[in-house]
Amino acid sequence: MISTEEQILVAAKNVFHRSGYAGARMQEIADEAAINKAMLHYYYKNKQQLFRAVFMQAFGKLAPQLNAIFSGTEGIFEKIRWFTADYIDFVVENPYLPSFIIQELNNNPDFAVEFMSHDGKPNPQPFIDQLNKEIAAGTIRQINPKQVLLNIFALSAFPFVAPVMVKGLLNISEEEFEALMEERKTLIADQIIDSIKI
Amino acid sequence: MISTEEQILVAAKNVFHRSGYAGARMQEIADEAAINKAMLHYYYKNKQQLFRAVFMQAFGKLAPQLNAIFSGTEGIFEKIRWFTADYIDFVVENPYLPSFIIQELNNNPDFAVEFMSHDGKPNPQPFIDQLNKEIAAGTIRQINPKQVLLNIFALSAFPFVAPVMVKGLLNISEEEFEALMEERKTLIADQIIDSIKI
DNA sequence: GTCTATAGCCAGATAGAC
DNA sequence: GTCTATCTGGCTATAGAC
Repeated sequence: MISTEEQILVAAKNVFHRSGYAGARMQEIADEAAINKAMLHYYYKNKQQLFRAVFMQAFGKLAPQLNAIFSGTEGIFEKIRWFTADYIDFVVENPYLPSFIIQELNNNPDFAVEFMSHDGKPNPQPFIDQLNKEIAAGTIRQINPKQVLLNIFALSAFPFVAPVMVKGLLNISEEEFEALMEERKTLIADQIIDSIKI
Repeated sequence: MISTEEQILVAAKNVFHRSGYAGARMQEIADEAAINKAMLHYYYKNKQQLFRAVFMQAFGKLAPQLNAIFSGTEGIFEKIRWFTADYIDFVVENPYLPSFIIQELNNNPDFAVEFMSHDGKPNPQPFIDQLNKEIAAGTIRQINPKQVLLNIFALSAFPFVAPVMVKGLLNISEEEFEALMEERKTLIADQIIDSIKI
């Protein structure tokens, strides 16, 4: 059996992920949780608090994925292969998550600031240091580490941030999209490694 | 002198781009246009119509950019260099545009369908055919053309779709971000070409 | 065409019974 | 803890004077 509080959080997650903060309706969340509106306010003071809980939970799931690439003792190439495959696996399971987080960060500047100073904020410095060390040692090409990092995120995340756009432009079905993502799990890493190896 | 109707469209563009459809307030648009709410309804029947005008104008500006890479008689490499540089120049001038379009496509499935069947819808087939021809001729590697296309979009668009996230994660200022984008105008093309050339 | 004033509705939030 | 009923405020939209 699942508690009412959890029911609400699950329902709120679904609705907020689908419609964003501004588009979400408390009634819709109540319906999805099969309770009434009053209960939402019993467990969470107001819409903002409920949203905060959902957002922080979403970000809390994503942060470890990001940190996996930033920290850790593996070699660069290994790390890249590991991250890209894991990240795609993860977002296939949580398809609304990337677009939700990015949308709300863009729309709520105040919220973004709070999020950026959060404890669990991923710190890319170790990964950048690692890249710089390899560059200095001459084991990889002289490419701006921040560009490499940005490329990794862009190639991994973009299809999940803009799924409707991607499916529409490439003129593909949901099934073809999934097959494409499966193929990307190795393809992306190959390309990034190709772009930095000597 | 600029007409009231245009004033409204400019103001609506700014507000919708900032806050999205659900988050935008008619009052805010009126304020930004330095008129009153009644005028909005005089020129555009309701919020949806006003939004449609803004969205179609936005998409109408982006579509030619996309078509530039799809059609045209240039060689593959030349086309890629040309597109990536042009696209980044374009979105630097229209920073809210990519995230706006993608957000609304994600949030309004009905709207997405209408947009996908629009006349001006970009058709990637010529570009895919071109890639397939080169692959058959053995002049580029055997890579799924749709993945190549997706990579081009991902690398070009992602930083502008998720600017807050990118600046936060890379821990960079607006100025550093702009410098990074300037560098990307050639860097992205190099990487994509590297990934397909023999 | 442009304004003020207001209608009408809908969403978030609360009161209070059980 | 859970519900029904209701309040309150804010937002879209309109009426009507000028």
